[in-house]
Amino acid sequence: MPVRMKDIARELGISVVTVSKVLRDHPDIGEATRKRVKKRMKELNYQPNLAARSLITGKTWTLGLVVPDLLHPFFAQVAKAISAEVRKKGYSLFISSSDEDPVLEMEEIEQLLARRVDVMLVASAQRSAESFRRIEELKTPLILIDRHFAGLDANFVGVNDTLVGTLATAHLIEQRCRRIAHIRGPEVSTAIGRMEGYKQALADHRTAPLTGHIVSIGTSGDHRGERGGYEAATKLLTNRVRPDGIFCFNDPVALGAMRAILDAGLRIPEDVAVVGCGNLSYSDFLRVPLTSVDQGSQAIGKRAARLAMSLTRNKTQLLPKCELIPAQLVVRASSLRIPPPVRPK
Amino acid sequence: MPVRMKDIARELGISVVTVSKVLRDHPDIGEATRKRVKKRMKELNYQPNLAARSLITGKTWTLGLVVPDLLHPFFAQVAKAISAEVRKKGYSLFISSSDEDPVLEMEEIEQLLARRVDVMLVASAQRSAESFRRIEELKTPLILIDRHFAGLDANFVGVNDTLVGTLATAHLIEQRCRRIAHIRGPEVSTAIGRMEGYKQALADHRTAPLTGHIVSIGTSGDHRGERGGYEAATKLLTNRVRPDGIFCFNDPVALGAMRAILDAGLRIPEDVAVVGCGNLSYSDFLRVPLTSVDQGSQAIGKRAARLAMSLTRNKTQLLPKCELIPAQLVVRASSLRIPPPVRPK
DNA sequence: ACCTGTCTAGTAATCGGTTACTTGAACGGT
DNA sequence: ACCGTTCAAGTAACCGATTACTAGACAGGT
Repeated sequence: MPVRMKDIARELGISVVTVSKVLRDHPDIGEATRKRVKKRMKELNYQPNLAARSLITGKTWTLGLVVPDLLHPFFAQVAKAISAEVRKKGYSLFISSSDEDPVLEMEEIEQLLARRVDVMLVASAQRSAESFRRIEELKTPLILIDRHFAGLDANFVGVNDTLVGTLATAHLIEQRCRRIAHIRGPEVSTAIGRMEGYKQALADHRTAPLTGHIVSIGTSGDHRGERGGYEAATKLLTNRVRPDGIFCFNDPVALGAMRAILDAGLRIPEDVAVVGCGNLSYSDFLRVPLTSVDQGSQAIGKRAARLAMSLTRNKTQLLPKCELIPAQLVVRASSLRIPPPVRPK
Repeated sequence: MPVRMKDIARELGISVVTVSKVLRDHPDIGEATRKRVKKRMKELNYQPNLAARSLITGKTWTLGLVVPDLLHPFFAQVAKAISAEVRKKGYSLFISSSDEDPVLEMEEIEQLLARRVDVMLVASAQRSAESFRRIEELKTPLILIDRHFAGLDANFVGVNDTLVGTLATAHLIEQRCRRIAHIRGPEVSTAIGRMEGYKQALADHRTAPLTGHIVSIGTSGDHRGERGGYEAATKLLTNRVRPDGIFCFNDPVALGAMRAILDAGLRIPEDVAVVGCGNLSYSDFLRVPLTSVDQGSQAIGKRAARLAMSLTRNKTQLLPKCELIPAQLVVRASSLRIPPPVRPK
């Protein structure tokens, strides 16, 4: 039904090749012909059939993105940023959500691979790197986002999670918290890194986590951590030694934790200070605005997109690239126990 | 680089056609051959080149979704639901965000059209239906989501917005609010419908909006309404006759409004009751849990997905289908001024 | 033996473009 | 008049599948 090169060629009494060359601004076409063809293309609103083109060029101008949960604002932001960045260059983006399920994730990846996406971008829910061997086999460039794997030497865009953990924990220490607990996430690099950072910050101040002060959110999955955070915090609060500060794996978890703290009749930050991670946009509109480590989700998306597009050019894959986005602590009421020093004007 | 039919055929000493037939479970292939081919396909993890296939079949097994803002939980939920639903049947989904910009939206649609998506799904930021003529021309099936257009006779999946407005407003009336204001959204069908519903509910109770009691959020866009809601509510509160109930266009707007109310030193719901729309997942974790009209975003996604897939089958487009998802009021603290009646056991 | 029908498998054309190579005309220098 | 260039356009093969049609083998009925 749509217009084809053949149609334009016949109308103008020239060959398809000529039309094709005009389309791609090939040099050896006369000015007059070029103009005629371009004019007609505009009029007919001609759009080349990308399936046909990619069949022969081997390039689909298509990217695949798999995230654990599109409803999680962090991943939504990353997805949006990638999409916006690549759109300008004519790429389109397949997006799908794996629901934190490694099996579903692999199925999605297989399907996108079958579509011959130029690059696969994955924020993976896998526990091991094994499943990525398939992608390597097909020589499809792979970019890991947010979460990486010890054994796998792939491209990566994200933050330094250990630093995130230290940043948050050091801040709580500064705020005179003395019994800092941590609600950790699932067994993925981000959760592990942030916990390491947390421990390290404590160690730097010659302390260590108290027993029972590290709890994990369950894998209820459904509410990207709110419920898990609530339950974890509730458990923490019944601890013999009640924490006076909690560093939460991410913002949704922190939301749940704050709710639990308030429900227990305690004050934030006076009784318990809370720090989250992600700096999700709604942070300003909570009962108590949440202090959070900003992971630069937008920057992650942008950089990942650029990296992806560069990978489609350089067929000769250079060394895997690791792009670390600087993380920043954004202090809000949930952790502010000491008034900030008054700056002299 | 990936395996092709040709490779399998050569290895097994048969023709490509035979392989092709096995792949699609065509009847006229002998049991022995079928087994041999299937076995080899498994071993090599053969995946047909979908570009080649769609070139000849005309079907891409690909859907395009354009939403105004992927970061808005409502659209994220819809997108996720669509993606999950179509994945099972082998479809993949292009998702992109138009940033509420009609021009960007059209560009996105053009690009997806060039990719020959089987169906276009759009939650449109257009002001008029004009731009959809192009889609009609190409005979690509179109499904409007959430927002529709008066003049355009297209498929639609969403809620009855007038009903949404009535539902919310009637509830506020029941809660003994007497000066109910409305913060309305931009010039799209949803905002208009909800406002109509609001007016109608008031009319049903022999009242009408007071002067200055309908204000619109600006088009700051950036924060999907929180800021706009804050500013709108602030304006409302300085009104000569202060409202004692506000029905907000959506939940983000309601969040901003609640913040403004609290900042003004007023209580929710005692001084001002608030109702939002969307029933977004974080509603439970706010300072004051937000009453909201649930639009069934998940159901919308699911139904839209099914409709889309059915459209790819029936080439003979039936009449445009309009699927209305029932909306439900979810009452929470932000509007509960009268204790619910005690149910006799 | 002959015709007909059923099973299997193969041949050739096609989808809508791209690419490497060829053709032909015009031009300028010698 | 001859040859090498340059410019503009065209030819044919190809990308990886699908589809309509054909062909050979074998069986059964007469």
